[in-house]
Amino acid sequence: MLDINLLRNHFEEVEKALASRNEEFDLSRFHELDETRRNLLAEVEALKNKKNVASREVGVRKKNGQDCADIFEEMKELSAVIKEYDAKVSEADAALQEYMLTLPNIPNPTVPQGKSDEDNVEIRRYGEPTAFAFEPKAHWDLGAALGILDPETAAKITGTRFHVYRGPGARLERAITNFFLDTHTEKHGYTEVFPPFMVSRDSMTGTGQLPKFEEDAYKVTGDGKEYFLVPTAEVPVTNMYRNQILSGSDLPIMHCAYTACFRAEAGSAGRDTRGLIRQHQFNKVELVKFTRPEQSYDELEKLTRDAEDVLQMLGLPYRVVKICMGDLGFTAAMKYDIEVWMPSYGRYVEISSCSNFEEFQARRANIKYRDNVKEKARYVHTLNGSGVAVGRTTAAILENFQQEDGSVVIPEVLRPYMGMDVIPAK
RNA sequence: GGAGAUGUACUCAAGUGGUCGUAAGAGGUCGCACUCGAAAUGCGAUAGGUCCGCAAGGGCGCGUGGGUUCGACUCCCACCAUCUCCGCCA
Repeated sequence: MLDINLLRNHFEEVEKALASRNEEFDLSRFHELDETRRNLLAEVEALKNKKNVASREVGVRKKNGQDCADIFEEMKELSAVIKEYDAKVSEADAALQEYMLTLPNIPNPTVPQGKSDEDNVEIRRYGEPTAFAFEPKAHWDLGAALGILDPETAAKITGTRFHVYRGPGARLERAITNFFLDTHTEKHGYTEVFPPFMVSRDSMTGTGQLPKFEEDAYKVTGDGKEYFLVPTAEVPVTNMYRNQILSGSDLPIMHCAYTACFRAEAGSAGRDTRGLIRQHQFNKVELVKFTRPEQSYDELEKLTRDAEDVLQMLGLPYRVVKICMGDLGFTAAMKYDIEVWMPSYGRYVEISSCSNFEEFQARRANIKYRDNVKEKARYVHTLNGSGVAVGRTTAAILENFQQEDGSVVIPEVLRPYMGMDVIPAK
């Protein structure tokens, strides 16, 4: 959510800053909604003041044993009017609030101009695209040949865009997950949390998935309650601190978390239909930080490096791109994508997104900090990034480390977790 | 599933229908004394959400939402959360 005072006092700048975003929103309604609310508020507050003054008078008169009938008469009427006004105010309040939730974040000035992902700017590369002395297979063909990836059975028990992993495939997914978590906790200093996979509507709103992207989320009901399956651990982990004032000495707070992630992928019909790249349910280890505003861009660099590090340790070639205006998500002020080399696609494929949301989520979720109780609390900056997507890592390992005979060599660092050096061909 | 209790500022906590929520008290924070230094102790000081307003000032805020009343932290109802006991299941 944007700072409402920024819109009031620097409307043109905001308008300009949001102009190159590839999002639909309507700034023109702001002034009307804001003024309606403020005018109503001024009126009702004047009435309430009158009521409070009269109430105090009653207290005084009662003490002196005086009669209050005239005040009661007058107040009875006034109370009814106030009640009407209150209803109007909360209506205007809700309208403004709802509207504010539809406005995207203001991009950082250093975000490159551009319309689509084709305009993202490559920052650096690690390794070279894997060269093969034979015709490499796609991971879905490899997975089928090795008997470790089974989308057909998943389709039978659930539907499309799901996978059953079998034997070494299941083990590989689990090995990668544990390797990521261990590395981020032991080497990079994150504190692991294991949150619920279902969250409330408030949590989804706090991180910005709602109200705009409801069609992308899975809703679960039962016991008369409504929950959402987490689309990313960002949601439960960021909301751990919702409505809290953190102590400045605790910052930066750094968490890593494994969750399954659930996405409806509405609007992606026909894309990436084969393999592990685009699933309704996938595994991910997420990195989440809460920082002081002045630290957040340094912390974004570090977070991105932490995500890159696990790919380096695995020996996977990747590149880092800086996301341009048109491709920046609704909530991010700046974002880097890490893209792993995927031989079957013949290009780099996103495996991590690392974003600084600045105050945008903190404002929605009401997360503040201060160093001393005497200080006014300020919004923290929130950041997160995949560290990294597990399913896509499985795909990348299968493809990049496949051998001519159809076997797959397990990266050194995973072997302790895998209990084997190579997934043998059948 | 049954019975009961609790929910007030960063934390603990007093307050049971009226003019005290910049809310008693305490922790906390800061200063001074004591001390080689620290702890402990004593004395003193200090701050405390949010919205409207240029300001003066005002509104709201006692888990959330309703209701009763001229007036609600205080009474009633619903919901949420936490705790205790019983039952049930591992």
